[in-house]
Amino acid sequence: MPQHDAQARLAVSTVIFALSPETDGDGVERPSLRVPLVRRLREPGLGRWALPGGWLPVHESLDAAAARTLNETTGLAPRYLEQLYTFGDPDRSPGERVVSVVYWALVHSDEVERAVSDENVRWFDEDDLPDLAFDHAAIIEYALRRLRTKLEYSGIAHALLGETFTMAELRGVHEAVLRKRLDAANFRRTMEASGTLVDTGERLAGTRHRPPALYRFDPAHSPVASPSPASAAPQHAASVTAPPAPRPGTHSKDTP
Amino acid sequence: MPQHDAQARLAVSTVIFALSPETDGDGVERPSLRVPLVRRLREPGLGRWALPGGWLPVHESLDAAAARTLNETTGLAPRYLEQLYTFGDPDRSPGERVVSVVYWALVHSDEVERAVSDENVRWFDEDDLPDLAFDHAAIIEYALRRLRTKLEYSGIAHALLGETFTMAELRGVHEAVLRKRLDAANFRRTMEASGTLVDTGERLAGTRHRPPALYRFDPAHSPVASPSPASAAPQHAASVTAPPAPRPGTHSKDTP
DNA sequence: CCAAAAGTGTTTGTTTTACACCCATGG
DNA sequence: CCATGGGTGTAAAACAAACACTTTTGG
Repeated sequence: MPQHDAQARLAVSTVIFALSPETDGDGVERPSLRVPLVRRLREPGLGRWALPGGWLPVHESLDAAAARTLNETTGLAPRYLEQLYTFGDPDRSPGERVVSVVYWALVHSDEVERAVSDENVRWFDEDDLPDLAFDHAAIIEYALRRLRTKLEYSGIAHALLGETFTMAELRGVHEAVLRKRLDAANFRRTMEASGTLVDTGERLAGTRHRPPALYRFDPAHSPVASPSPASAAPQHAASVTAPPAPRPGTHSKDTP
Repeated sequence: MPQHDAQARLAVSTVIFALSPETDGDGVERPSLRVPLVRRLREPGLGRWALPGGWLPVHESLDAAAARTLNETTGLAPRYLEQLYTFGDPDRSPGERVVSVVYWALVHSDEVERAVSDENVRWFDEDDLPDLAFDHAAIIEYALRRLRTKLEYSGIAHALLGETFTMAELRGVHEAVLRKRLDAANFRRTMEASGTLVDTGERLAGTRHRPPALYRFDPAHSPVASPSPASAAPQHAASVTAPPAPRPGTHSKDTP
């Protein structure tokens, strides 16, 4: 198998979204979206923040590489993982041609406390991003667009919450992502009609008002409108086969 | 700039869609979708049909590489070109790890007659595809899904027609792609409301019935619902900066 | 009993769908 | 003058948005 002329190098990166921990214990505060970034430890772009990622190993699938680097960076398993776009402008990385297959992921807010965060890995608020290396600012902007668009026709919001959640919490996610207030009554009806929610029968106690019902996401009715029964190639999958184990090990890789 | 361990090779391929020439001179027959394929001239997959494409040159952008290989294969310039997905399963190509960035394109039926077609390049009907190399059958199926989905919320159908077209021709494209009959009256209204069509004032003579108006696509109002004014990274562009010149030269490259 | 959010009902306006019907042309 | 699609009108149904109102808890 001949290895011909000079080739571009292949990297895999992921835009990871999670909800900020509620500032108020009552869940009243509107949460906001956060993204973990790693500090670059070498040139080019030394010291600036970048998306977690790494070079693609020869024997690893793209999806697996995305899930792995995500786990190595944050210590989390993605609840949702989907390929976003492949960025390959010849000059997006100075010195060397790098093509990046970029994924986007949603992780549970439950587990975010468990997430890695040190000098070289930090979570940034969606609208308070630092100076970013390469074209990563544009990539995050694009991922945000995709998240917002997809939220409106697909029930992925639950992937940002825990196992069970109240209707208000789910609405809070939509409001935070879409950056607009939603009518509680109509939102409830829309969600109930979608068939993706199951009432657990339990309700959340300890509020200073009527206790809300707790729902669970129904994986059976998830992608809802998949036209073909035997689906085609890319499994724009929700729940991903989790990586080996949340082990915050060799994080902060350097890759455009 | 260190070139480390073994890497995957990067290819760019394109699923090209065009309409079959009308069998009836009156435009009554429903057209169907066709895809050009190239015969593989070497192993792996020798003799089988595959998507046009080639290895990514180090200094060429992904978009440019897609447009170029498209032109080299068919002799056409794409009217619409958009990145589809990146396929990179470790075993999708026997022997060597190949990652393919796949694009999809629409070309004018006007120019299809000008298209290359010989022993090693042939156009196949959407539902009469031959035995395909690698995972290309799944890729085409996925591209079809994308085309169908995108047609319903975006006015790209005109990219399959000529400069001017009648409302019935445009509807014919939609019907051919979506594989279902559409109400002529409602279709007309939806299209007129979209604001993407301009009445040329001329009408098509020579039919055995009332002469229909000829429309032109209005590039000003094309992508319509782009939320952000200064758009983010990937320009899911319509009309593409055409490659140098339609020169049917070195076609039929070999790439997964 | 009061505040505060959960949850239900109702009204109104818009969009989608189905289909009836007139119009203009070639034969 | 008739067959054939081009083009317009319209009523019913489905959907979306706005908002009033009742319910259930903690304090």
